[in-house]
Amino acid sequence: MNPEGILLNIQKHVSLNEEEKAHLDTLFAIESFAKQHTILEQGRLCRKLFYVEKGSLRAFNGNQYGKESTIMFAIKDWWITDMYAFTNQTKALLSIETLEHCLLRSISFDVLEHLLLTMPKMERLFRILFQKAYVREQLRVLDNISLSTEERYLQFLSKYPQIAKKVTQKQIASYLGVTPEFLSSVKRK
Amino acid sequence: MNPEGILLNIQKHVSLNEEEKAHLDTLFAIESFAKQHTILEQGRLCRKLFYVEKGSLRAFNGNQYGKESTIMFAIKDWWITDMYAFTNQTKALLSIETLEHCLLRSISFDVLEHLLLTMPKMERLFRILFQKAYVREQLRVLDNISLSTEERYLQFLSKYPQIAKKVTQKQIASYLGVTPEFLSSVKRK
DNA sequence: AGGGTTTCTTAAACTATCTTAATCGTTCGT
DNA sequence: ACGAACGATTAAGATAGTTTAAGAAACCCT
Repeated sequence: MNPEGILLNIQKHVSLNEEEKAHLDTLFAIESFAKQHTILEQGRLCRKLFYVEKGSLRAFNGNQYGKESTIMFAIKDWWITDMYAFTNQTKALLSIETLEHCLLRSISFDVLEHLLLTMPKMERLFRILFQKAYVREQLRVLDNISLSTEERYLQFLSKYPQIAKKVTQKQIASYLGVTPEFLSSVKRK
Repeated sequence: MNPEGILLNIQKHVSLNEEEKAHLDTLFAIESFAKQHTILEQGRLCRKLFYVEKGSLRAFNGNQYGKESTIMFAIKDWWITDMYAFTNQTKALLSIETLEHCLLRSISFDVLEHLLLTMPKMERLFRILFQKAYVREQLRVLDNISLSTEERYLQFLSKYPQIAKKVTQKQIASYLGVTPEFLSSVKRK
């Protein structure tokens, strides 16, 4: 068992005994993907929730004209899926692609549902994770409706410096909701 | 016990026996507020989570120039607080005001923490609620970064028709992140 | 290392949105 | 019922952001 990975991270929120650790370790499959691989494609059923042990990914929505909007990036120790489609087990609104070689742990919807019903500690874990995720998204909404593009760009850099190092300007622009050309002109100043 | 209120709503997500219902009923205080009352003021400590039994509210952030950005509205059966400040027990980023006379149920941070630790069903309840809230905010972020003001306005009307009836244009504009003047010109078309 | 591909930058013309200010209608307190 | 405050609308001029296009720079791939 890798003491640097998912189990250690889970224990930041709930305590686990050896038996529980062993059990959880069997439930999260190990998956390895090459750079630029699409692990979820918009329109397909979203069956899995992923935890990032290594690498980085991007979740985005593409509209009918080919414009992409980046909903989130994920790096080491983040969870990622199309949570809307995963929760409702419907067609994905998002595509998720690896930005580099990735080592992920995955759990299917059914296995997770069963785990939540049988292990209260996991309800607690995900309650905490979703609570934090909700707060994070709400703060992002506030940024989106109250700040200028320049302010949002600087906020992104200071909030996620590790991500900023790994992704392109174009991807940052699509996360901020502006064109790459305009982001470039904002930076020029 | 009011069978139309919070207990009935909780039971949409988890089952409760009579004893549990009675217990929960004692934990959520009943609070009544007049129209236009500020139940949380930006900068103050955020101590309570509220459930709306009756009435409607608005949570917003005001910047140093007096510009307000509406983060959320809440009507019957919604939960509301400044979740960032509540979670971290720090100064509120948001103010919350009643838009009409309100009947609320409230629970303090400490009582809720204890409840979550002692009643696994409540961890499950809030896991489900936060998961839905996360998805909702993420979809709003997607709207914000990918849609035009007109599209976001129409989306708001169709998604929250009950809210649209109760709030002013100015408040809708501050929820969409545009000026009331511009929203007015968008509608004119 | 070279050729093709993608990203980044710049600029000009165009569109979306804001600011300010004036007018009008509605609400609220006394 | 009255005037004062507030909300909604309109319009003109200013700023923010997009589109298109082109060249320069960085990144692959073999």
